[in-house]
Amino acid sequence: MANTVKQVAAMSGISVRTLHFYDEIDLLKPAYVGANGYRFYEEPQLLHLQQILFYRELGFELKQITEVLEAPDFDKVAALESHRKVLKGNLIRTRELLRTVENTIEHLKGTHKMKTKELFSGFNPEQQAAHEEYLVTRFGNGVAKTIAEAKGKVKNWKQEDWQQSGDVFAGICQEMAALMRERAPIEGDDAQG
Amino acid sequence: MANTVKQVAAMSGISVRTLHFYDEIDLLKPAYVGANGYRFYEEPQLLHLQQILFYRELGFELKQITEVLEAPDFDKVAALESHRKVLKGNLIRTRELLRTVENTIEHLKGTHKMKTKELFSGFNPEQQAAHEEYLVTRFGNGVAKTIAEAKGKVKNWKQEDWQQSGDVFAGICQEMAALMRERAPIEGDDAQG
DNA sequence: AGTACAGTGACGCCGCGTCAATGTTG
DNA sequence: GCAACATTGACGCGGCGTCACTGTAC
Repeated sequence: MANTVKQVAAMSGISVRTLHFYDEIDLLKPAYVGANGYRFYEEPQLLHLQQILFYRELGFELKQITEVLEAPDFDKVAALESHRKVLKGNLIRTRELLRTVENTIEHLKGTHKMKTKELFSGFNPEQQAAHEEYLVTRFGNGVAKTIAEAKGKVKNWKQEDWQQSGDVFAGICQEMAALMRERAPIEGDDAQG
Repeated sequence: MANTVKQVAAMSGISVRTLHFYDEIDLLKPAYVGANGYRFYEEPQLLHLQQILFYRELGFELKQITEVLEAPDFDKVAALESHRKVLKGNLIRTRELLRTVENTIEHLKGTHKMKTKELFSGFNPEQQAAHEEYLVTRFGNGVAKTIAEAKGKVKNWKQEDWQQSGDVFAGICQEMAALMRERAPIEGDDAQG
């Protein structure tokens, strides 16, 4: 073990600069620092990094990730199981997007006319609720706040009267986070976690 | 028709600011501008916006999106079909990520030990090739250049000897773009484009 | 004694968010 | 005349990339 920055970078696919940066903002500290000032990472840090990358992919801001992962009673397995559900949600949404694409193709071919609204179908913000609940019940109001902030932006357009149309593109990266879906089990995947 | 900024924002889920910005950088121009300076968008612009949002979700930089959509012989249907394949690739990758998550859970439970490398499995950069080809053969070397630039970063670590391990997280947003996969037909989808 | 690695600044870019000040429509 | 809409600046931030310079390991 005792991986250097370059090794970790190679393993994980992030840059050395990013490791520096994550150290700087206290998101991922090395296991220890040598007398020469070199950073060294052990397996716990790699696991930590994996968590970070998952959350990052889901669109969380680094500050939020820090808070979540710093929470004292953070249960890694539980978090991963939450990830799993999110990923399943992604599967669903991607399928939906696929349908939108295919519909649009038909639309352009003239085969099947779409309402212009439907052009932006395939993204549903409501799905965020479940994962939020997980975070809040797990980490209390501290996290609830930051989530509320993030939600604030979304709420802006939610108040629009078009909400009855029920779907929208929405700032995509945030949407990735918004994907949080736990509800329906998905075509034979084990959903008893 | 003749939608105002606010209407388009509401429909598409992006902000008015973003519409201003997209106008400014010549990514999405209004159909026309009123004598009062107001922007007005018609259906072609909405379709254009949809294209933009697709590419954006795939992690393309706005500059690249501009180039692609500005190409004179741009075939929207072909592009959408490319999108479709990309989305199918996403399905695959997400499934792989799911496995990584599940393996990690087992790993933490002690049931099944992983190699540390495997912690970061589920992201495969090679898949970019196919969609790149599509873009290049479609738009020529101009695009090829910008793609080459983007690839440059990736190549750095690709030269590492760990490449045999075959997978890595890699800068995620870029990865989203890197998802480009066209090769194997995927569970019964028509892949004869 | 070269080169491949490590470090720390510091600046800059992208994609907007967020004021602020101002004009227009109904 | 007052909301609610539109406009154009201008600044700022997050998440790093990219120098530039320096130190260390082998």
